[in-house]
Amino acid sequence: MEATWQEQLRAVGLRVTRPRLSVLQVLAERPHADVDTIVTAAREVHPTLSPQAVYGVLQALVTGGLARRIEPAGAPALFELRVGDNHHHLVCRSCGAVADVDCTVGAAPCLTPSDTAGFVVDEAEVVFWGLCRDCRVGKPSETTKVPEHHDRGGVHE
Amino acid sequence: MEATWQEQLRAVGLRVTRPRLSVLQVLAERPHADVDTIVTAAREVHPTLSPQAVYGVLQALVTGGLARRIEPAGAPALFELRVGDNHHHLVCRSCGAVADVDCTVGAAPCLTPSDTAGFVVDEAEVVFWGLCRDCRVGKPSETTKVPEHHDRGGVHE
DNA sequence: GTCCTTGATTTGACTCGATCAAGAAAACCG
DNA sequence: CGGTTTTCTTGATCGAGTCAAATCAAGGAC
Repeated sequence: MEATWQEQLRAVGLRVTRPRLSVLQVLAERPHADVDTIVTAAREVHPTLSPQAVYGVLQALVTGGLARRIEPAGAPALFELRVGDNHHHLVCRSCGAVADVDCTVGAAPCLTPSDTAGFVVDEAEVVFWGLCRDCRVGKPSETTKVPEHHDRGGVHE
Repeated sequence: MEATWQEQLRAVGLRVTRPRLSVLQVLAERPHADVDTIVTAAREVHPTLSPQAVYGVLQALVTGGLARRIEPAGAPALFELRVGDNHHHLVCRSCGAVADVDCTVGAAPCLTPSDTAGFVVDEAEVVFWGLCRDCRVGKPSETTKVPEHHDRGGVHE
């Protein structure tokens, strides 16, 4: 599997290094990992890996288009390898869990704003907020970040 | 205009204080202000206002449903008074300018994910990324945060 | 109008995510 | 197998945001 990583790294002009392969492997196993998770996991195969190295690797991967950075409001940045397909995310308000969601609508009416106010839009980002199954059944996993929730509007109409 | 602020504060069980009125007035003038902007602007009418007070005021307003917090990726949090209508935002990659965009689509197909992966969704958040008019015409306002831009997918299909 | 209780603000320290910079190490080319 | 360039390590630094104790003000009671 790492052979593919090597090719992909070279394809975007990046050198093939152990930290990069380690980070790529972690991201392949954990689709939405934050930096701390990546460092911890990657150290299983590369114990001397530093957090700053991971930041550097991730920035290189994102710049090269091999990874994508997502930043749910109020949470540290997460990284994923799924790039190219413009999929969206479900985020749990309680535990912060993230799940991918493919947009099943080809032409997305709501994603081409009628009044762009002079902006040239090149990307539309959608985040669905809610509660994951585990948190919903009364098991607020580990971190209960949003104990009380103020609803204001519901799901877009 | 402050009479309305007073009513609104009382309506959600909050005391009417100078910091709160100041912050509300600033938000009414600047629809998408960050904390620093609010502090600076509010000090024109309340010079001793502390940043922490603004944080407290904003949290109270958000909790009470009078304000909404938006956090564009990579930028400090912004606050706005438009609540209740689930409108979306255009964000400039270069200068960070934010503009409101009303969703013209009543039923939003793309905003009800087909596979919710066990999540109970209560809000859909949409952010349109692009360049504002000023930054597009070669005047990258002040902070050029994203000099080179890697496009990866365009506007959702 | 004044007092009192509760809630809000001030002040200061502190946490956490992320970035920057200089030197050491490694990857790739020939 | 060197040489050059990129990348990683190490350590300091920054900024947004939070926490906690003490002070202060708002608003109802008297």
